[in-house]
Amino acid sequence: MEAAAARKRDKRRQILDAAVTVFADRGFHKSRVSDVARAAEVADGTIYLYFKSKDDILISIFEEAMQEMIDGAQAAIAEVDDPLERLRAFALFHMDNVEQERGVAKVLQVELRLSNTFMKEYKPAALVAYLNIVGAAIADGQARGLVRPEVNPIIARRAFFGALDEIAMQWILTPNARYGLRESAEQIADLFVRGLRAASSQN
Amino acid sequence: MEAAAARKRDKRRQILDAAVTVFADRGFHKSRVSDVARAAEVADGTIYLYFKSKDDILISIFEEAMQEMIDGAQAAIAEVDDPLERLRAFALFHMDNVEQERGVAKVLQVELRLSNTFMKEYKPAALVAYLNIVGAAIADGQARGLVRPEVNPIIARRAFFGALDEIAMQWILTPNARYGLRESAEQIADLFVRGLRAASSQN
Amino acid sequence: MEAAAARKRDKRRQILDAAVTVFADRGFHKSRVSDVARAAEVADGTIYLYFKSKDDILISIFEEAMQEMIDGAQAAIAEVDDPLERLRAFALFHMDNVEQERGVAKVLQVELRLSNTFMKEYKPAALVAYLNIVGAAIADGQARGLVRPEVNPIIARRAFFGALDEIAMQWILTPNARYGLRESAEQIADLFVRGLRAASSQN
Amino acid sequence: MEAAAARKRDKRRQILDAAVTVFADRGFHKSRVSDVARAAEVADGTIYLYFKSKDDILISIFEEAMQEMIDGAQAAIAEVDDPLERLRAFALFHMDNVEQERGVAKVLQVELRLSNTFMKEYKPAALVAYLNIVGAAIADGQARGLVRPEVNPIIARRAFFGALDEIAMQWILTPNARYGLRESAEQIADLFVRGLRAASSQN
DNA sequence: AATGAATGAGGTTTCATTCAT
DNA sequence: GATGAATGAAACCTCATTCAT
Repeated sequence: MEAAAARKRDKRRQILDAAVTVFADRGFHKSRVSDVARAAEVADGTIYLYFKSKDDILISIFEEAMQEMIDGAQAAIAEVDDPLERLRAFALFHMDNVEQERGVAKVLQVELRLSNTFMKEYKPAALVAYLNIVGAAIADGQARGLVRPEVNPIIARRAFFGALDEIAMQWILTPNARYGLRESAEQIADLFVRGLRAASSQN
Repeated sequence: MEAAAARKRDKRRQILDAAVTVFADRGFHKSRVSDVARAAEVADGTIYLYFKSKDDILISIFEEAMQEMIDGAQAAIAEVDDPLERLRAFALFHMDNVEQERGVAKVLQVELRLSNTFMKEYKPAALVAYLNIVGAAIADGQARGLVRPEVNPIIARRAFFGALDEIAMQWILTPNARYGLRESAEQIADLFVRGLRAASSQN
Repeated sequence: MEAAAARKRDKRRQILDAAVTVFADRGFHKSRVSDVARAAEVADGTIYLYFKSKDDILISIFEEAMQEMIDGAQAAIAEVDDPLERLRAFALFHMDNVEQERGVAKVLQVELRLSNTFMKEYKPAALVAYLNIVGAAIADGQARGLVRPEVNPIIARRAFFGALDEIAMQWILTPNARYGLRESAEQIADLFVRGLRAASSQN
Repeated sequence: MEAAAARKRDKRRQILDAAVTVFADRGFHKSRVSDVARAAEVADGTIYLYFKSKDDILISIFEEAMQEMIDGAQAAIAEVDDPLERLRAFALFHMDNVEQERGVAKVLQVELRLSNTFMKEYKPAALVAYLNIVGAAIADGQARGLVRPEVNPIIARRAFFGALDEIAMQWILTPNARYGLRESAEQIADLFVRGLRAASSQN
């Protein structure tokens, strides 16, 4: 039955969307499963037909969001040839995504970390894949002589992500920030592009 | 009574030290107040003679640690004249501190964020003071013409902190990291020093 | 429709047989209706076309099993003239039945009692009928002067059943009992035959 | 502190007594921990200062009751020389105990069995000790030539207990039984004494 | 008749906090 | 000041049962 599968996907999405709203609003820990159920307009028990546990909802939000972000980031940098300009494109994509999916971003950045179980035991392979888009650009830049050879891409990619993430978290937590996310993305991109660039490649 | 006040400070410290160990070990949420009490060798109720609540212990750890870090960072950069080299000194100090006070660092970086109550309602003024050491150096650099004038110090200081923080968190969560914290500090300092420097100031 | 009625009986039996297996395996309380449904290869809802509730399945197992046991016991003693020897025949039949229908016996003896609702509210008339086979033999023995007149058949029949039942339960719960059920049946029969017999009837 | 230990024992007993009443009344499964707490006039959480779990309460009732029964039964038969008369003393003691501690008896006989976990995994060593009082008397009788040598004491002791237990359960479940427990005890004792006695020992 | 997705009530246990001693 | 026994609120998840298809 085609329709049954579609209905099943719909209900799963219904619950996930409701969960994002509820978790972003009250925080994961303070949200009760029944809050999510009410927001999704299903019975409490229905949640458990689609998810193994409350934690599983959070993990599912993370995995789906990360997959979208990985796909989106890859698309965003696909047509940019200069490796360093790819970092700028990545930064702008990341911040746009945070701005447009504020609820999801909030859950990812604020609520997800609450579970150190999650951060520790469930190794977020997807996060590494996301980081690796940055790392690959840096390594590519080194191969082309555009990036200083002494840069450690493993460190640099995480530093870049950390810079973006910290700014994003601040923006999420503070309703009225003094600076826009796009401006921040540009500033961070500038800092890293200049910081990574090999002296010989400067004009 | 001088002695009584000293004794009181001692017990308070006893509890705080025990709490750092316990929270770093099991995580804040999974730690029970009675765990802290046992580790501090006091009765459960005694905790409440020194702290308003379990959260208050966490906040106190944060505030005391931040004050030490602020003092330490200021001392570390005090004799460095070049504003950009102050960033390097700050980065090295920060990472050394994380390495030496791993327990405290873990509580601050991993456990503190779990309480979005904390991050939202209790505005961490101390964190801003810490960040401001970086911001002041950047602003100073701009005043001296060493840092590009278009850099927004508010953004840059947080980006710098985010980069350090992300690396530090990674190091805390993974026992066997592939790179040392000092190396990371140097790399991040290099990136930001080069990224911030005004073209005219290059030699 | 003859065939429809037969099919209906078949499915009912299918479900009952599956329920005996499942209940004997996991216990009544730990068994889910969906477990029974899966074992019977029907949908969950189908169960409720044949049984009012989960309890009703248990009661039905009991009633059908008791009816078979009543019929079997009556057949087993039918050709035994001596009332006291009928007790021996009854004991042997009972234990053989337990041995051959271990699953059913387990459900009856172990799982049935878990519901004091059952034991209290639903008066098991069938059990009384089964007990009465014993009681009738004792009363007959008294009428013929073979059994002591001061024996209260109501008490004696239940004592006899209790003795058999306790041994059977032990055997069911312990996979490797030190004595066989037939040996136990003989021993219990001996005890009661001698215990009931009127002094004047001894040779 | 002597008083503290005494108070602790008192509260434990308070809870156990309340639990017996509640479990006997509503059954173990239908009883909520909060029902027991209310009956014991303590808070729900207090229960868990004295017992590991709801099951642990049941097990504790069993163990304490069995210990009392073992002690009581041993005292009851202590001064009876004739092994067979010890069985009568045992039967009378058992039934008197059931009658006087109806609540406890009900919990033991009806509610305990609901947990086949209990009957299976937690091997009731105490029950065996209780049964062994009967078994020892029978074996003693055989040694003295008073009991038929072909009797298997392991089977006979359990048969004797089963007979008593079945009658007791019936009496517990039916408020208005047609026969008294003492009468039943006498009848069962008569049956077994005569059933066990060696022919040569009859006078 | 048969299905199986959806329902929603229900209860044990933990643990931060209090307060009589 | 110090104790620690007592409190009691709070929520996840299971599973018997229903009913639209």
